[in-house]
Amino acid sequence: MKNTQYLKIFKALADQTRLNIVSMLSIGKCVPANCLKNCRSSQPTLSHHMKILIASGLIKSRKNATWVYYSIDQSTIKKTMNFIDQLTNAKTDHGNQQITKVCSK
Amino acid sequence: MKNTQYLKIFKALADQTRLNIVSMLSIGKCVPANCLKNCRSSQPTLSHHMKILIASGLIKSRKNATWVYYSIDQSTIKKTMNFIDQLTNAKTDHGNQQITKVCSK
DNA sequence: AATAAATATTGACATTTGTCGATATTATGA
DNA sequence: TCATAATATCGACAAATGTCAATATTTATT
Repeated sequence: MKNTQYLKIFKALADQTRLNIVSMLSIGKCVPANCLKNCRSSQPTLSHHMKILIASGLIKSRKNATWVYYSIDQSTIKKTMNFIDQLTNAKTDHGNQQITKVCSK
Repeated sequence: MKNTQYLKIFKALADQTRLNIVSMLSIGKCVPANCLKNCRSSQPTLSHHMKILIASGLIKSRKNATWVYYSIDQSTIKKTMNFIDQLTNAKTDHGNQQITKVCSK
């Protein structure tokens, strides 16, 4: 997975409303009756957020009649975890080397 | 760790420049001589990004003389991974329950 | 075909965010 | 103490983003 895709994923998670949506999807609480009530967003806004989440690959959609069903894409979640994990592993490999100075012009 | 802190973390990672900085910190390539050259940002911009990364808890700073040394905070990385991991675990626990409909007003 | 329901798209707007130049602050060394 | 180097802060600005009302699209039902 390319670096730009991980950027999309983090951007997708960098919004309180979308974080709520993903969280609700993960525990199955975003059922039809209370989804909008929980999200406290208008229908167009919610649709917009779903589009971003799908473009990131974090969630999948399935259409049935006039309804769209969403679910978390586990493979993307795992890839994202591995990506973050590298930041930890790399550190231990380099000991003190990772310490860095920010220098001016 | 509170939900708002994870939002800060994802916001911190939702920028290409900051993602580069974290990546450089992880492999120890952000050494004094080439840090700014790699970042391709002005000194005030870099300082601004560092402030955001520190506020998120992803990196720590240590001051020595006029220099500031940065390093990745492994505990935050691990907590973030666990947070994301919950999104996977929760799904398997609920079977098909997590499937969700987005309903209009 | 006509209506109704769920979702998507468009256009507009306000807020947030990334960026830089100029300047301030902090700490070192002559 | 004065000059210098590293970093931080300020003010301004453009671009990106979240939001909604209005409208369009899609699909099922009568």
